[in-house]
Amino acid sequence: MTKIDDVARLARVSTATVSRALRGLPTVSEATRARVLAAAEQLGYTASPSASRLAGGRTGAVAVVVPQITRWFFGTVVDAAEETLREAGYDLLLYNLGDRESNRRQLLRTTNLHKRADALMLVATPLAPAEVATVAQLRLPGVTVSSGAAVPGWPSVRIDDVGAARAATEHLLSLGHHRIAHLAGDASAELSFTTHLDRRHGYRQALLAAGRTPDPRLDVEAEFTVDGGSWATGELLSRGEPPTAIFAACDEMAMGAMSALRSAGLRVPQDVSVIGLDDHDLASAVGLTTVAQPAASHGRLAAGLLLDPLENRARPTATTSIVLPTRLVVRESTGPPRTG
Amino acid sequence: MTKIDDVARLARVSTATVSRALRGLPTVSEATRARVLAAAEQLGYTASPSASRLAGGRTGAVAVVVPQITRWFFGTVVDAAEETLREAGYDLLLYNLGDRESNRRQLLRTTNLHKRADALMLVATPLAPAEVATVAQLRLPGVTVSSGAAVPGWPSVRIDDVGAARAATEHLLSLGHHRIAHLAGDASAELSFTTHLDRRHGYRQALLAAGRTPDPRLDVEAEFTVDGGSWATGELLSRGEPPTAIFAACDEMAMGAMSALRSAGLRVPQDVSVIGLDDHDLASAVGLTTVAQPAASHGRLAAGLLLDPLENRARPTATTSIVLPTRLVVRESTGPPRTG
DNA sequence: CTGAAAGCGCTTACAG
DNA sequence: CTGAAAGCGCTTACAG
Repeated sequence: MTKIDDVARLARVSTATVSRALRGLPTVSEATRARVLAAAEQLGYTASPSASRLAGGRTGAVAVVVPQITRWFFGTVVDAAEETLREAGYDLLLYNLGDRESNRRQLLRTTNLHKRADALMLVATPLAPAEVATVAQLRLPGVTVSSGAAVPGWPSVRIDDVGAARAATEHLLSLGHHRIAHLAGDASAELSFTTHLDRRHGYRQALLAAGRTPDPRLDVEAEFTVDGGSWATGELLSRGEPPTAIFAACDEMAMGAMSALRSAGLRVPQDVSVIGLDDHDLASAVGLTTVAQPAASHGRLAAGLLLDPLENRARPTATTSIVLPTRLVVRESTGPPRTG
Repeated sequence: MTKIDDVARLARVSTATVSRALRGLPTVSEATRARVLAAAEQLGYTASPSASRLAGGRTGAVAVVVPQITRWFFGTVVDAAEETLREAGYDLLLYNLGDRESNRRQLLRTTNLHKRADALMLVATPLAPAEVATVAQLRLPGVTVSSGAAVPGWPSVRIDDVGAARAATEHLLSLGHHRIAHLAGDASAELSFTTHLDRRHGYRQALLAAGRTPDPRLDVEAEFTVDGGSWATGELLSRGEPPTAIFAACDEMAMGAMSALRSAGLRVPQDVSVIGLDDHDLASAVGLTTVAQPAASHGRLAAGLLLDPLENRARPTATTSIVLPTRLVVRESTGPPRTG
């Protein structure tokens, strides 16, 4: 294993100088730096992250926490974040909590994250009040991505969930629908997670603004998944007269809804219109109308927000809250209600 | 930051004993171990991975390399691997190469993986011969998941790609199809990657066994994605008389094909049958017939194969090659060809 | 079964 | 601008 002494010997300088030159510190002459870089290159040397960290430097890793990497939004966020971080020379430690509370508690309680990573990205991961304090005590740069919970001092990246849901509902209203159902994200994700609440809120806002009273029988809660969406649709149909349109809290639920409707012998959009929220990779393939949110941008920007303090650029603060735009994408799953 | 000295002081033993007790070494009396565990628990102590690694221990991390985390198979493998690894106390370092050769080369060349992780999982990541040597020199436990390239001494987890492709094609033949097209995975992934070649091979085998000659005009190469599938289908349709059935190398391509066919005014399966390979989360929602492969099992088993040597259990060898079963799942996207 | 001491490979004051 | 030396928090022979 090549170590710093090897480079120092080859470049005829001390290890301290090698360390400085390689990290780009300004206190090294250009001639020396060139010699050190050449030696390191020749030997294929990279500093051991463990030794760096221990000596007071950096681990060179960023921890990213997601509920479930298989869900479209989270996979896309991680994909983009990884690219940004890797290009900047950072490793990505993935914590995939499987949507389970106990996993999150354990991660925060027993895994000393500050011993493993230089920064922390929480994606759609709500925290209990005590955990917010724990995380703040880590004194690591952090960022939240579409997490209801704001961590004091951390910047955030998200969309306007209320507005996006309102836009989806307004699209259905503008087509002439009156009986509009909502498949809401699961509230079993309690704590300060607000995405599902915000989206329901937007749905209700739009209805009320149009002079309609939200009907609780048209509002079903389920998991943010294909199965959740198809289950919720079955539930909806079992409650009697079906809606003429459905707004699902995410595209995966919407696709589950489309599938359940077809199985029930209902045509989309002739009998029931369906709109989602995401613009999933497959949305266009299945002709799903949706409100698009830029998932990759979430990941890229959040990673950038972490890189700023790590690279000693401006340190973003909690006031650095990036709200990304959403956009209605009309495809074939929505249309006017059947007349008569 | 709680360190080993704090625990040692509280438990009234040396740091050496704390280290031994916490790692479960046998040379510690039960009474002492209990005292140490209690002290560590009370202080919320976890050993610093950096210090452990440097002192000759483990990093506590496993590196997982995938082409693209957003693709269903890879996301699902990582999801399952992460769970297995986390339960065993290991972190997961994610390297998402974005399908780009240069990224892989750089990862293997400049990132001293053995300084970062205790083990390495290569998912569908083909290596150049020189890279196989590099990776073997790391002297880390490793495993390959559906990577054509076998690394000497490493176990592997995969399916029988040839057999799975044959099963898909045979299903179409048994329905009475003669003009069966294949959307092949992209060969721009050169090197020793063989998945796309194996699947095409299985397709041809089945045709030949049925006494049919594969028609090169019915064989189109494209990316393993929705867009790849829809592009390839457009290409196919532009070549004249359309096929009556399509076998796509993966479900994402198959879904792209279904979408392109519909856009072209062709009905699935009345005009053209479509079968994929995967059993993607959304396959059942879109009624896609497919040959299912157990992606989560790949991840779980591969992680287990890494854990064996890490936990000083039996060390698997290259001869430990796990071939997982596949299974035809018939849904609504396949049917007999139109007669006349 | 337990402890004192050396050492892992870096970075960081401190001097010059 | 550069170097000698201490020290980061662990684990591992070595002794007992």
